[in-house]
Amino acid sequence: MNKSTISDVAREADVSKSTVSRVINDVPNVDPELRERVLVAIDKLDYQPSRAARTLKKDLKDVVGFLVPSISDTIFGDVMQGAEDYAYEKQMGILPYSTADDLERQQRYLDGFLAERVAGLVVVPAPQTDPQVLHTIQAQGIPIVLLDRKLTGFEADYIGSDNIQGAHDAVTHLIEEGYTRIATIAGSQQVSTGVDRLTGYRTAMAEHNLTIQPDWIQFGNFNKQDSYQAFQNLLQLDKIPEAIFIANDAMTISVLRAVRDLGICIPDDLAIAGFDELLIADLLTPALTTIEQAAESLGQEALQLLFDRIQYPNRPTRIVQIPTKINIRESSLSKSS
Amino acid sequence: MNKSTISDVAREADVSKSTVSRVINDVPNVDPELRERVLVAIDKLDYQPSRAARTLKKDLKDVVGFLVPSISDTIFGDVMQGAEDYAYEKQMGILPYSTADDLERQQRYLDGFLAERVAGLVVVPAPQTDPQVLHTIQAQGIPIVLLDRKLTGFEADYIGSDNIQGAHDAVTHLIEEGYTRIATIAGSQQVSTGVDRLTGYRTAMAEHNLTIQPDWIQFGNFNKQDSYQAFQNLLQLDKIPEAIFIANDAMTISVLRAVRDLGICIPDDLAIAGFDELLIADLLTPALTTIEQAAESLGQEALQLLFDRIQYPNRPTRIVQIPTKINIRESSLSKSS
DNA sequence: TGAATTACAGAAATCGGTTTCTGTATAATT
DNA sequence: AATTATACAGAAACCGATTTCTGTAATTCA
Repeated sequence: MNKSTISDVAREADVSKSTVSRVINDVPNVDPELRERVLVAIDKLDYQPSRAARTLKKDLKDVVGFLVPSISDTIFGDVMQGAEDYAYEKQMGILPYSTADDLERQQRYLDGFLAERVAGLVVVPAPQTDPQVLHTIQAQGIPIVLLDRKLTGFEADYIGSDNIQGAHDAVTHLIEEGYTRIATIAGSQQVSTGVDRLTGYRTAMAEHNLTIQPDWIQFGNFNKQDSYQAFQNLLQLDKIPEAIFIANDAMTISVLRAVRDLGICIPDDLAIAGFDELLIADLLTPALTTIEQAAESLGQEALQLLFDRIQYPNRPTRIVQIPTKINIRESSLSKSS
Repeated sequence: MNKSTISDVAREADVSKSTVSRVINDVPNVDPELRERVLVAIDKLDYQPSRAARTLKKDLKDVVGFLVPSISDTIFGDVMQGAEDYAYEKQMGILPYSTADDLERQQRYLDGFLAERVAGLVVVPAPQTDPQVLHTIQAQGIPIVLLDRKLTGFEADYIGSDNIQGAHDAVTHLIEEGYTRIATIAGSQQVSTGVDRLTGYRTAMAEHNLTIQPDWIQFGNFNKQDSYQAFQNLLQLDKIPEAIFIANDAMTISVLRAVRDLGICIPDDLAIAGFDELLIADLLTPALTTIEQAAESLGQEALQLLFDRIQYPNRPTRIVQIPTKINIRESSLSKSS
């Protein structure tokens, strides 16, 4: 059976298309009897107006694009859930997709958004994203909110966790527990989160007059493989660090596996604090100290920023940083305690 | 700046709309010189054809809806990621949304899909879903594939894990480890997964001639709160069970927290096997025995089933059950070992 | 009671594309 | 050289809605 159109309904109710349209859109001044006939016909035919046709005529853009690296990632899954819930509540449409941090894939979805005539975009830009690409979209009057990752050379609203502060908190905590030889497994320096978390580590160390050995900074690039190697590098140092700050969850997991396999004792042999809360971080032995992001809020507030921007296109750009929360658990406590 | 249309491009290139359309759609027999002029104009104006207009005329439905309970849930996040990756690869559009197991929300998204004229749907039906609702959609020629949860009274392709077998495997394993007083924290009986996993528990017990005490079956309804209570109920029994099979990850986490707080020793005081793999199940002490679902495959194969159905609408319905994998770890080993 | 509003329904134009139809210039055929 | 076939571009119709315009009947006002 074929999908029925407004003409089918009109025929069935023996009225004109115009009348059907008026009924659907709650336009006043429609004879109650005709209205009733139309409603019956709609019900009978299971009629649902075509969004394509309506969009075309009304030139409405009631939908926004939402682009994150991965849906299945703990953090971004939560972010997207927060965004979708908010969109649902606000009766706005949202088109959620993932780039897998692949430029080509990102481009295809961006083009799709343009073809869809979205009212705006929330984007976690993939590494190496050309600011010009986003700028072109912006220039067409489509507002963009950057999420999680800043993009130098691109002026736009931004929302993300306060990564510098988060990393700073973690490292400061380690220092306060009495550790001084503190290393870090840093994230990719191609994205701002990687840079900022490393900055947080550096400033915390500097504030306490602790010199950082160059070897203490190893790059795990936010993935398990590189993180494994980074950790091995740390273990091979003449003097093994007393503590490590690890810049995201995936890398932390990689390190914890190595720790288990090598029988390293946490925190006595090595203290650990990781960025990103893990679902059962509290159930590990020892429980893991983490920096927790307000992921769902990030998603929600990203949409808020975007809706605001759509409404007031000329308002000055805003940079919103949401504080992180430190969950202090056994993995980072001092040997004495 | 306003979005440019095909007419703008036509004017800019000094050709007709028809010619522009031909260039866009790679229709042969277009003068190379004109084609070039059109391409230049498209580039200059940042033209992107409107999907709404194209869809309207071509009556194409190149997009499918995908409805799961939650994006942020570990399992469904993976499922959706698998689906999106596959859709991207096949150049199909996918509209992924979450119902939060709420009937009203589910209905709104379903209506949206109809308005969008999707080519098909993959749905994890919310509890209490009226089969009639889905049937009406089917009757309009829109194929539906059920994912994860079967729906009695609704004939459609289905893909899910083999929940009976998975639960059966877990319980059989516990039995083989020498446990006989085996309880279960079952999921909600309003969804087929809850029913099937309980069935798997029952059959495994029966096959080994073990009688199930009625009190051994407690309902955690797939959520943490109920699971907590269910576990308390088990602990209050005159004779505490030796082992528990827990029907999903959320409930398992709840139990593990209680176990930690009460200082119960796993597996000596109580052996545990849980349905659903946790990201760091192997890092727990003791490591947790789990039944792992091939979540990404579920998402991918759901789309495959759907695409197949779209192509061959009259093929007999298929029920696909993907085997689960048991990850045997310390939490379920026998005391002796 | 006749003129001016008002209420309402249908006809027709429109949104931005695609596609069929039509027409003209060029190439191929005899 | 005359005829037919081919290549290609533009005009016009169309998809399914919305909205403006038009027309008629009912109502209000003078």
